[in-house]
Amino acid sequence: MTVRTRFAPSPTGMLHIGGVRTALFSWLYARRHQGTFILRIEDTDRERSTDQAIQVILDGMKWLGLDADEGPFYQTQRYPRYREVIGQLLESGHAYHCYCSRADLDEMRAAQMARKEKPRYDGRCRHRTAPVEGVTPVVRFRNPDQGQVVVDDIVHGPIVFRSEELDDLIILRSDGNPTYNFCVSVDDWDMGITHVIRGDDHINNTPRQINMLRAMGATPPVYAHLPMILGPDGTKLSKRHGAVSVLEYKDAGFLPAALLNYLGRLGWSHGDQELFSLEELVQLFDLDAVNKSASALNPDKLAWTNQQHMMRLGGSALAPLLGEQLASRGVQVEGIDLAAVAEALKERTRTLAEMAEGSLFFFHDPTGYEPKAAAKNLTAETAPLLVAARAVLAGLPTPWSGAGIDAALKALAAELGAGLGKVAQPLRVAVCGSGVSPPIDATLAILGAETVLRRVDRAIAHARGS
RNA sequence: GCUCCCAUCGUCUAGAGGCCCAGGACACAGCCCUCUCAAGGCUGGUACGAGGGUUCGAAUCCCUCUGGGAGCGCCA
Repeated sequence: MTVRTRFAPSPTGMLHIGGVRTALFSWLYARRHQGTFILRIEDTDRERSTDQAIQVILDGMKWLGLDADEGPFYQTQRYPRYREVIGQLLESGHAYHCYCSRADLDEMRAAQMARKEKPRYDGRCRHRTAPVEGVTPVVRFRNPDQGQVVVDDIVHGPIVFRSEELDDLIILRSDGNPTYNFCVSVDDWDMGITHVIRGDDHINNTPRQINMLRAMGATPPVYAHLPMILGPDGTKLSKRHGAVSVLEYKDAGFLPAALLNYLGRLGWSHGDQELFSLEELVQLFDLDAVNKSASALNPDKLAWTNQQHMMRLGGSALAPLLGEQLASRGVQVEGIDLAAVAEALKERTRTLAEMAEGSLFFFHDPTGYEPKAAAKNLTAETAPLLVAARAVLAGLPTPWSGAGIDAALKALAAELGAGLGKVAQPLRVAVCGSGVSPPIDATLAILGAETVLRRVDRAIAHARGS
């Protein structure tokens, strides 16, 4: 039997990192077993579903490379099929019309709560034979009232529910729209899903779905319920946490492989290994190594993971991504080798956004000098140093090479009986405006002779004037 | 309230009875390297929720409690 998994988000809110983790595990499991991964949009809630949310799901999955083999399917396009199955269920006696008003139901629930019972439909319309005048009924699924349902969950092991705990849920609203648990069951069946991999907030829905599946004559799939992902403070994910659109992680400069690596390590592990390429994830992932307990997001570790992935990429692979970040900041990058910039910065910044911020001085002359750095490095005392360095640099053949710069500066330092830092730091401030940059040789080489000499001249003037 | 799920460092986790007075990673502190910042290396502190069992032996098995979470809708 070939594995078929699905990711079935409802477009009522933005696809966030928790949803992505669920999608990732389904996708990985399918890929790992040469199976099929299906994308299904559960949009039966017409009130709250939005096109924008659908677009984020599609764009997000595409950005991350979680490609679907089938779909996207939309539940709103499958209504004829749902009605057909409801007809069959009605026919076979597994479903019935219910005429209870919302007021009746509210009253019933209130009474049950008052008696400290679990609120549930009491089945009062189960044996009704005649319709109620002027009332459009809903359709309810007739749940078995004997025995038990065992959910044989891959990550949790067997979970037992007594049938009495389950009531007769509504499967067709009076407005003609079918409901969630029913649609899921029909879809999983029709789409031949073999493994339902989803958040463990669905554990309680599972026995109902199994019962419906059986009533329809289908064999229930295997279930694997994943632990929840919580915000950094250990509470439920919210907008202020990480429940923001996954595309915001793209804008923030995270690499898809890094985000997936980080998310893959939430609730799953492979010994002590922290860093995985996507290929390794596909190769090593398995459901039996999935945890049961919820895990909190750790932004620092995500950033660290991203940096590690950036460091494993070459500057040329990073260059276009850095280019996008710079473009969104309106930075002109002409005349500068972006690959060299990325290479120089990749082990100094944790995200592409940080890389873009840290690279700004490459693209325009400093508009001012960081006061503390200038006070130490652009002074009357260091001015002669800068003059000497300028002279040495001006004598170098163009285009400059990092090795040539390094040798020249070291020679100068030796001549002055000082360490390289003595010359490098004033130069650094002169050229970057601050005391932090990649190694001086690489920095100057990327900037090029013309720019460097111009900036050094300005800095000398500043140093003398201060 | 009822049902279900969960429980190892601050966080992510390793651990499937002796290899664990608990290992790795992020973060933190110190040191080394060093032209700054990083990266890298080394060192350090902090955890088996509690109580009962079972066993020669328990983080690992069982029970109770406690704590956290989810579900109980004509939401998904």
